[in-house]
Amino acid sequence: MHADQSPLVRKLGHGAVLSQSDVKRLDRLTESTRAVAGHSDLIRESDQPENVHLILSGFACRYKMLRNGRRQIVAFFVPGDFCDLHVAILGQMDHSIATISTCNIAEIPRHEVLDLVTQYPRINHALWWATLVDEAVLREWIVRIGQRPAVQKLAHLICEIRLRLNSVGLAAGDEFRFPVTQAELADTLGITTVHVNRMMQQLRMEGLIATQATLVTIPNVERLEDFADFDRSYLHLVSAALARA
Amino acid sequence: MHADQSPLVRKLGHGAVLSQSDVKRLDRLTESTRAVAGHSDLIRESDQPENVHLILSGFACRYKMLRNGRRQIVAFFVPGDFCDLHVAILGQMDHSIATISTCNIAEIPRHEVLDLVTQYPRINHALWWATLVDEAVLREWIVRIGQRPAVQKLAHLICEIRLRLNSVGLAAGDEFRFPVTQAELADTLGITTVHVNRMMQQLRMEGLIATQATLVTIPNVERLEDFADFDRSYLHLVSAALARA
DNA sequence: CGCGAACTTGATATTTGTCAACTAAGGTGG
DNA sequence: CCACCTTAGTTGACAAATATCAAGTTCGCG
Repeated sequence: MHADQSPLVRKLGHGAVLSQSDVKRLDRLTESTRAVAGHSDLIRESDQPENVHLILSGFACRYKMLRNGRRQIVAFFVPGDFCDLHVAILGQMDHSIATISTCNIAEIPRHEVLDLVTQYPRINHALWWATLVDEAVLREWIVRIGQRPAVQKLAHLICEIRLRLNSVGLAAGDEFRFPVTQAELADTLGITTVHVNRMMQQLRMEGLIATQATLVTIPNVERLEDFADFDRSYLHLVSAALARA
Repeated sequence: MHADQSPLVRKLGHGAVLSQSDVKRLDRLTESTRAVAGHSDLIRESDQPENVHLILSGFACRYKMLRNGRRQIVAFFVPGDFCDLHVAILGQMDHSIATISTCNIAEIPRHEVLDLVTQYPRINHALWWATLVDEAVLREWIVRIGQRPAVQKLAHLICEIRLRLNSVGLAAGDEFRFPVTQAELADTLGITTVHVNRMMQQLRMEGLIATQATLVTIPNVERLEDFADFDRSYLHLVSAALARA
C-alpha cells in the first residue's frame, strides 16, 4: 500500500488486486477535474446524464424528495466513489445527486467506462465489487433506520463514514473531517435536526466522540463500534487485502 | 404479451425486448425445481452459496439479524426474482434469505448464469436491468422507512407489492394473494406488530384495502397510491414496454 | 374439537417530533 | 478590523407517534 495512492486506487484495491497498468489507467481518469461548490446538484431526478461522476475530494450525497417536502438522503459519497456508474441502463434518474461540501470531481464519458470494463479485467472486477458493496451499504442503511434507536443510528453512521474514509486513506489516526450539518444528518437518519443535536450531545458526554467544527475525533474506535453494534463485514474490505498478503 | 409466460420471462421482458430463443433459454432454467416449506432459510449469513436461487412461486425475503435479537427484512422476493444473482463476487453472504410462504424455487449453477450473460446479450441486459431495479427498490425502502408515517409505510409497501406482482401477471384485477404475517410486515417497516395491526385497521376503515385471510383487495388502486404518495417510476417498468410498442 | 399461531384490544410508557426562541460561528462589505 | 448577517447549533416546554405489556379473541389445521 503506497501512501501516495489516490482514494480511487485505494478503494478499488479492496475489490481486486490491481496491476501497475491498472493503476496507471485509473490515474488517467483523474486528469481533468472540476471544482464544484458545496450544496449544488450534480444530477437531478429525471435527468439522463451523459457522464459518470467520480468524487476526488469532498462529500456528496444521493437523495430523494417527497411530495410533502421532506428529503431522505440515501447515500453518502466520499473520495474514490462513483455516483452513478451504471444509470444508463435504466434510462432515467429516479433521484438526485448533490455535493455537500466543496468537491473536486471527474466527469468520465460513458465510452471510457466501457473501455475500463472491457479492456481491464481486474478493474472490471473491482467495479463490480464496488457496485455490490454499494448495495450492501443500502441494506445496512435500511437496518440502521428501521431497527436502531436514534443514538445508535448516529453512532453507527459515524462508524461507517470513519471506516470508509479510513479505507481510502482519509481518516488517519482517530480523527477525520466530516463537513456535514446536523440537518443533513437528520435527513440521512430519518430523525429531526433537534434530535440529532441531542443524540450528538449524548455521544459527546459518553466520551464516544469529540468534535470541533468539522473535525470528528474518536478516542476509542472499538468502544464506539461496540456501542453502535457496528459489524464491519458489510463493507467487504478484507478479501482483496487477504489476497495481497 | 402472452398469458402463459412465466413470471421470470414477464419480469425480464420489462428490462429488454426478448427474442423467441431468449425465452426458450429462460424457460430451460425452470425445468428442475424444488419445493421449500414456508419459514425456512435458503441461505444463511456467512454462507458461500454455490447456486443462484430463482423464485418460481411463493414469497421469500432477505433479512439481517441484530445483536439485540431484532430482525430487519431488507427485501421481498416474488415469483420471477433472483435472490442472489451475483454474491459470488463478494465471497460471503452478509445476510440471510428465507422463504415466507411455501415456495417453488430453481437452483441455477453459477456456470449456467455465466452462460446466460455471455451468450445472450438481451438476457444480459435484462439481468443488469433487474439488478439496478433492485437497487432502486432498496433506495425507496430507505425513503419509506425514514420519512413516512406508519400508515403510509404500510400503504406504500402494499402498492409496491401489488405493482410487482401485477408486472409478472400475479395481481390480476384488484386483488392478489399476500401470505405475509403482520409480524413480518413489522420487521419490514421497522415498526411493531401491534402498530402494524392498528395501521392495517385504519387502511381498512378508510376503504383503501380489504383483506380476507391472505387475499388483499384494493378497490381503487389510484386512491391507495395517492394516499401512500407512491411514485411508480422507481420500479422502472415502462422503458422496454415502450420499445415493444 | 382442540391447539397453536396469528390477530386484536386497552392501558400505559417512551421516544421522538414540534415550535419557538436563543446563542455561537463564519464570512463579507464598509 | 469591526459590524452585521446569515447559517448552524442549542435549549426548553410541550405534543404526537409509536412502543411496551398483558390479556384476550379468532382462525386454520390436525
